[in-house]
Amino acid sequence: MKQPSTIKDVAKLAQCGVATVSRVLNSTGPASAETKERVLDAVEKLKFEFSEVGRSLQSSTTRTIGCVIPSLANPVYADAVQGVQETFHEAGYQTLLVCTNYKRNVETKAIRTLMSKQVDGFVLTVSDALSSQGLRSIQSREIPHCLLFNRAPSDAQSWAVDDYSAALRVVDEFVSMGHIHLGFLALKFKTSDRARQRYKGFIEGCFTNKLERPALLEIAEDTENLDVLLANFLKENPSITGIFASNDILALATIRSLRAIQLRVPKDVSVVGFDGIHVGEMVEPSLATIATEPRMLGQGAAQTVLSFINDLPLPEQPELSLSFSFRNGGSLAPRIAENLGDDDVIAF
Amino acid sequence: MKQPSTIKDVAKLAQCGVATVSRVLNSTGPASAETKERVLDAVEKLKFEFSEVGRSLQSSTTRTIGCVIPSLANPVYADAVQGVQETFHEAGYQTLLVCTNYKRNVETKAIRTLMSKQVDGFVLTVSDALSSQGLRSIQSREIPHCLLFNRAPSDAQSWAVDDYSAALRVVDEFVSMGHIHLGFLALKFKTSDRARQRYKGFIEGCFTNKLERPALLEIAEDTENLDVLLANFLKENPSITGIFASNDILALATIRSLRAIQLRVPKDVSVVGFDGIHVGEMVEPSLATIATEPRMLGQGAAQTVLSFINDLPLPEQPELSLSFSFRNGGSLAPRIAENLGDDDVIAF
DNA sequence: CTGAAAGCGCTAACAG
DNA sequence: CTGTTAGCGCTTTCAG
Repeated sequence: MKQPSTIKDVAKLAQCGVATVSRVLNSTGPASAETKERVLDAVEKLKFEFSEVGRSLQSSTTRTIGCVIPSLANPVYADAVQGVQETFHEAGYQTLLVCTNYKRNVETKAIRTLMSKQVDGFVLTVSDALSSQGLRSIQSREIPHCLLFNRAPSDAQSWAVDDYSAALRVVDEFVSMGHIHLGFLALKFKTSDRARQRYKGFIEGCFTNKLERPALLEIAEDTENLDVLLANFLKENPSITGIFASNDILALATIRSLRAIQLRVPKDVSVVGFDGIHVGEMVEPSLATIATEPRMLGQGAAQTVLSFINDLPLPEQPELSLSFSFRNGGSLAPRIAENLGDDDVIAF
Repeated sequence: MKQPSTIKDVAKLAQCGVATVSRVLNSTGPASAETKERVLDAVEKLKFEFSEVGRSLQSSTTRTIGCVIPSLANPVYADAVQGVQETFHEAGYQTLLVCTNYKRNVETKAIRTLMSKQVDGFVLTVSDALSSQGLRSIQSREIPHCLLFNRAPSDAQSWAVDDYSAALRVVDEFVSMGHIHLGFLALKFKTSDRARQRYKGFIEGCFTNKLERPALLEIAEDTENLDVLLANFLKENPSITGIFASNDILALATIRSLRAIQLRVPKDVSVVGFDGIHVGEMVEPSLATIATEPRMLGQGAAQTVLSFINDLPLPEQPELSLSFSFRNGGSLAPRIAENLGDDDVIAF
């Protein structure tokens, strides 16, 4: 690996001091036409480029942003990162990306590492905004940052979806379809404060609508046998006719598992997801879900961080109530009252 | 933004020289128990962490890798990046990510920037490996690198799919279903050497099978009116019964557009994609496609770069012929000979 | 207009 | 065992 040339090499070749080279190249001071000429020539010959490392050391700024998210396997985050990355790129910042795979210790360590790399700011989706050690250390160092998807714990900025209200909305949709016994499916709550909010809203919605408390099925990130788990879950809660999954990926997996155990969607069980990933519109039946705009959120979070860095007014955020919309789909259908005594007559 | 404490601060507090601090913290030299104690205490008190910038300057190594890919909107790349990121992360390297959105100038500039940030290596998917200026400058600086998806231009390493052979295979599948007039759909070729290889293989396959030369429809990255373009394309080539799209996203879009113009898939037109993204298995009809393993390719490319860096033997690559498999799906069906004189009788 | 020199945070060589 | 110092590449005074 060849050593790139340094400002010294240029100075030597151009027969001048390093300060002059710096001045010329940065147009940060005077220089006679001839000197300029010689410097530029030398730069050309040596294919010189400034080392950002040297610069960073002296300016204590890196033009690099740390971006921490759970995973790129979920298109929600992939889209969001796309937005984050492109916004920073346009502003001349590079993005250092870490996927935590929903592991808190990875999250904490990654943030430490990024801080020691002196990133100028952070955009992050943490497992739990209230308890994130990483987030706390960012805050104590007062590094510009913005949460993404996590609702802010008062002191921080964030671009996020109103998970709670969205979940209320989901209940309403179920109710309007005649469902009265619902289930909630999520990854183990410790991995995501969003899922927890959605559950909270869901419970509250059920309560308001005088439904029974929704049954809860929590699964691990690496669950393979969702079929079995779902079968048991439905055996224990036989009256459930609607399942709310805390994200679309889970919802899609649920639909497949339901089919695997001979249940029809939406005839036997309706399913509603969360996120509004594109795929949901292409499957059959299409997925009823809460539609969100991850890319836009990513751009917003990035803009917020840029504003902090440049000491500008923070960008306008769309109202929280507009952070989601309900997207109807074939996976949600009217409940068939097969458990009300008239039995299967209506169902078939 | 608070200034983090430096090794000097620690030295002062611990009443010793900076070298001692360095030695203790890096276990890179002797130190009496007491000194160690004092240093560790000071570190604790100041919450000291090494600045990687200072380290990088002195070691001319950054433990940072540049990763350049077209876009995260395509799950193929998202998955691949996930693999790249996780592999490097496990090895203690961070990943600097740039999405080019298929723009060559962005690609070139991004690579320059990453080089000036002194990344220790590169994993990249370039628009065209043979002509990429960025790739050339990486090579001339002899920075460890590995291509991803691009086939290597002899001198470079790469983890990629055998696009050409895969396309041959697609022709075979079409032929076995009785199709004799095919079309090829791709983004403008200048954006991707992979698409070009697929087209080449497709033409060759058609030739070998004594089919007519496939008709070509090239579209822009930002095409909105695929419906119209497809309608015209099929009007100009009315005998086409099978379309090979150069990637799954395009294939899915094609299917939707086909429906929009009242054509049934696969009854009127069969469609085959490329990549094997997960979604393809969930849509209806499921997408016939070339299945690949982007995550694994990403991991492989990352391992290759790590091997270069650590001067280890390069990792084994699976045989090129195993780089893909054909995945059957409902979007590919036997051709109905409606143009052979018996007209629509058979078709309905 | 230009160059010498200090200093950003760190490591490694060299004295003590 | 420990401290001093030079130097990594750059910018920025400060003299000339």
